[in-house]
Amino acid sequence: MSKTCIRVLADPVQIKECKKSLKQLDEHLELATQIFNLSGNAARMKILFLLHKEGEMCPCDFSDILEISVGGVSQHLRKLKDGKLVKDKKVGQTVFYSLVEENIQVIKPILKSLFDNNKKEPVL
Amino acid sequence: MSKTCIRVLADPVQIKECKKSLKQLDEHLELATQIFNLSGNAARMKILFLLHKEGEMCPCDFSDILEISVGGVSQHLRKLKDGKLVKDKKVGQTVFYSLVEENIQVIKPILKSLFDNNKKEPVL
DNA sequence: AATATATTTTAGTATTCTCTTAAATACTGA
DNA sequence: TCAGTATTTAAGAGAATACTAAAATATATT
Repeated sequence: MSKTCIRVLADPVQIKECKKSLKQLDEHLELATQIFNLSGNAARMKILFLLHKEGEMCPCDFSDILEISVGGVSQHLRKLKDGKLVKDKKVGQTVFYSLVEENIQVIKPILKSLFDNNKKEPVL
Repeated sequence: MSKTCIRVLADPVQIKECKKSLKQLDEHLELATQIFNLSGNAARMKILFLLHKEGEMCPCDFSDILEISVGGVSQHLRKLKDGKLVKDKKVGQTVFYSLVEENIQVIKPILKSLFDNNKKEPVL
């Protein structure tokens, strides 16, 4: 950073107040950012949508549908799992992933609207 | 990609159905992903929150509050503007940024809840 | 016109992401 | 136990990110 850039007409009280707010909300902001960050990727967004639509799916299915390697899918799923947006359940040798409903509240409305939108247009 | 990995027990109809859904929703998915992607960054999330809280602010204010260089702030603001999440208004030599309400519906609830949360805890 | 202020743009760098391939792990069934 | 299937992990490459510092642009003030 080169120079302190307090604008001549800036309100120092406002600046200080804003800094305080951010500090106060730090954890909340970080969590929200993390969830958006996880959703802000084409492959992961599709995974989340498909899980909303289908209930549960396994890495191999995603690989077929999204047309990326199974390894790649697995890495996305791990991120989503680390972020607690999805959970997994092993059945035999296949692993079924599903949404953690409590933790996707923030993006649920979009998944829902996409889903409804999807149903509305039958596209022969 | 190494091999086609259709799971032995996979439902080919489901796979095909899912592919079709994704293709059908392509633009919508892309847009949602883009908005989440823009919001999924700490600096930009804070900018959006501050704009929600304060109405309008200029790059220099953000630079002070977020403690990143003015150039850096300007680049974030450009991204947000390209994504139509914010708009700007020049007054003299300072540029005021504000939210484009119609286009932040998706993240509005979180901004609101952060804001309320913020007010609720006076912190001494 | 000259200087100062606010912002944007550019160039460069370091880090993070996302993907692939290949190896490792785990379960199944002959 | 051995071969086959599903998944994860690791290594590596290329692209995208996010930052800084400095140059360029634009407006304001004297």
